[in-house]
Amino acid sequence: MKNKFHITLDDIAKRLNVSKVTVSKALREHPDISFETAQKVKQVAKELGYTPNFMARNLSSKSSHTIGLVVPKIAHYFFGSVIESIYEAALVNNYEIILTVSQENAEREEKHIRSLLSMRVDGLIISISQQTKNYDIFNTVKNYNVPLVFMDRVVDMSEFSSITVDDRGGTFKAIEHAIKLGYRKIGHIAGYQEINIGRKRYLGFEDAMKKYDVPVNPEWVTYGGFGEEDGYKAFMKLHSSGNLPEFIFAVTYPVALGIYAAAEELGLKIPDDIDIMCFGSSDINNFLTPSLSCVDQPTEELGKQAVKLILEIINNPTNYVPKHIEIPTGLMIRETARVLVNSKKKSG
Amino acid sequence: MKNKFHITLDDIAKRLNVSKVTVSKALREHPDISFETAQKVKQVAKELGYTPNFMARNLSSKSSHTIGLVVPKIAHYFFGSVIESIYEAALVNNYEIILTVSQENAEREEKHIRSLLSMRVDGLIISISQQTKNYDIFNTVKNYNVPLVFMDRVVDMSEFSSITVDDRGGTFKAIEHAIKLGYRKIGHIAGYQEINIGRKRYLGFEDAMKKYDVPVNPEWVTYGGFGEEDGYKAFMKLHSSGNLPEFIFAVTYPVALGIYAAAEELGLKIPDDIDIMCFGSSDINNFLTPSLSCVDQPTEELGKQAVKLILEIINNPTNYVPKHIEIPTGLMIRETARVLVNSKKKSG
DNA sequence: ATAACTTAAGTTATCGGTAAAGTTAAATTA
DNA sequence: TAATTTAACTTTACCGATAACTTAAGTTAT
Repeated sequence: MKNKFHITLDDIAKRLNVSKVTVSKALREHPDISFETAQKVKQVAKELGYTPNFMARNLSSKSSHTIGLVVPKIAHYFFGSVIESIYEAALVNNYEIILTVSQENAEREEKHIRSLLSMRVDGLIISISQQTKNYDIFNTVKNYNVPLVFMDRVVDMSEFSSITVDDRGGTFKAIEHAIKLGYRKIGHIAGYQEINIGRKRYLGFEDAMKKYDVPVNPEWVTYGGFGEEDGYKAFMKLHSSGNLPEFIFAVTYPVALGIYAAAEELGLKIPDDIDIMCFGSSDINNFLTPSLSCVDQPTEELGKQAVKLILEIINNPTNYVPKHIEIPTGLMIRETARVLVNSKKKSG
Repeated sequence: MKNKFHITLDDIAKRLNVSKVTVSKALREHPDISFETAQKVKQVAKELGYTPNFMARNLSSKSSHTIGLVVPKIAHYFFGSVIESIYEAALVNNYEIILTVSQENAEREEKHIRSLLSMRVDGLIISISQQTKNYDIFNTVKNYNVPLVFMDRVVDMSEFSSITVDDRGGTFKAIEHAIKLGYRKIGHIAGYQEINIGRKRYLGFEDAMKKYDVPVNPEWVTYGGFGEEDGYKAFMKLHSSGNLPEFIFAVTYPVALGIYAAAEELGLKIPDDIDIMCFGSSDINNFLTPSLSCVDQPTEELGKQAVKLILEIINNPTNYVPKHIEIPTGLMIRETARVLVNSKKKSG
């Protein structure tokens, strides 16, 4: 701002013939200041429409009361919802959020983190991009001694706290459910194994298959990104091989949508020709036909807990022991994965 | 941050036995500094991992290179998508975005605006909440001489620039389309008339009805919020009156979804029992059954133009004439509003 | 009565940058 | 050869707050 429109402490001080420090103290309810003076100061501050200069305050107090947030996407139900809940929790705790978006791009992610460091955020909440493989930047954050909490998409560095959902256990439940329905030809459109959610969900899949002695057919397992286009491509490829499973577990909700799109295009009926479940849901799931059964992802809880965790570290930075919180997940059975629908193939 | 982990200009200066101003100038490619010195400075800055202190830089330069953004919601396709495009445009122009969310709450909106002013943002992009009726805060912004651009949900103050889509014209086209299909019993689940998008869309509805001499039945017009629950309630109420129109235009996509939910619950088939169109779309529309025909809302364009507009003002604040840009909209006809489907009622 | 505290301020220093105004030695020009 | 310009820095001031001292007057304790 190159204008002189903003009121400063000095402006108030001059009006009252006191020093600006007195004004500063008065506004912060500092015991140094008498009740009457404080009243007068507040009165004038209000009259003049004083708003403290965030930059100046933070520069001098060395704390910004701000949390930096780095997420891969915004325009997706999962992240939109988590972000909203983080904003909410921050507001309640009188913290500001600075949100940045990596667009699933590791370079951009790093740039944003540096930028947030330069803003001297009090802490960082990060959900890594699907590309992130190099963890140097997180060591940098650590060297700067800035509290960092990973959320949902985490990095395997025990020195940082993390908040996740029970990816492995949730997926296990889903696959177990499919097996109990009677499915044996089970595929998994999985995520990148470098990213925890990809890896853990795959492991949950494997766990269940092992437990019930259902062999994993590598042809029915694909690895890729977490977006709709990834699901679309993966299913198309699966289909072109001429050998489809009967049930597919998709690593994310968008991936499942991609499968819906591909199936539609191929004239395959869900769940009759191919049954499906996925990890996570969306507000519009009720409008999907058939509505998708899934592992429930408690998004508000994730956001709330992430803020709680980061504040814990901020408020007690010295003797803090990293925590790794996992929120339990359950199944939400809707119109897919209700019954063994394509048994006709076997019997016919 | 109460730590001494951050490298400052002084740290670099001491290493090289130069003054910190030399370092500052060198890093900013100031012509005062010789090539060799500049090289050395940059080298050391890199070695030490110097990141400029955003607060200090902005305090002294009096410009934050930051744009404040205030939106009603995040976890909705329209806003999520616009926000993403704003972040993108800002990144390209080397600006930071500070995003705040009003949650459709006017008080919170005002609080956020004040907070952004205190951060000395270079400009504001605002999409007002559905509750906002008092415009004092915008006058405050004006008094502070901070550039402000309204986006999509605007306020009728000609001194501020705005970027909107052609709400009235778009709605006109949709209603015209319905009329040409043969519909005469046309309803409109409208938005709050205090908000431009509610008002303009209603006017577009009226325009078309007048032009084609179709009477507006006030029973079939309801006014409310822009969310799913609003659409749900409005349709339920309409239905309980026992007098349904054959075609409904919903003021937003979420409102249309609410109608879908209500119709499902009531056992009404879309488009057979009740046909429907709405303003705006969503990424998941393809998965909706039936997919919804709508007035297309160019979200990326909205975001891009909003950033362009605010930068124009920021870069030429003195002799700036407010602009009111309206992006034209077209129809996207999908599975609803394709044919006059419920004519059976008339003929039977 | 006087040292020792309180109370309610005021002064000065500082945060980490940038802007503006010196400084100095070498290069250019008159 | 003196005067002027320029290149390359350095010094000082300042942005608008807060933190850490200092001070003057009034109280309390001894």
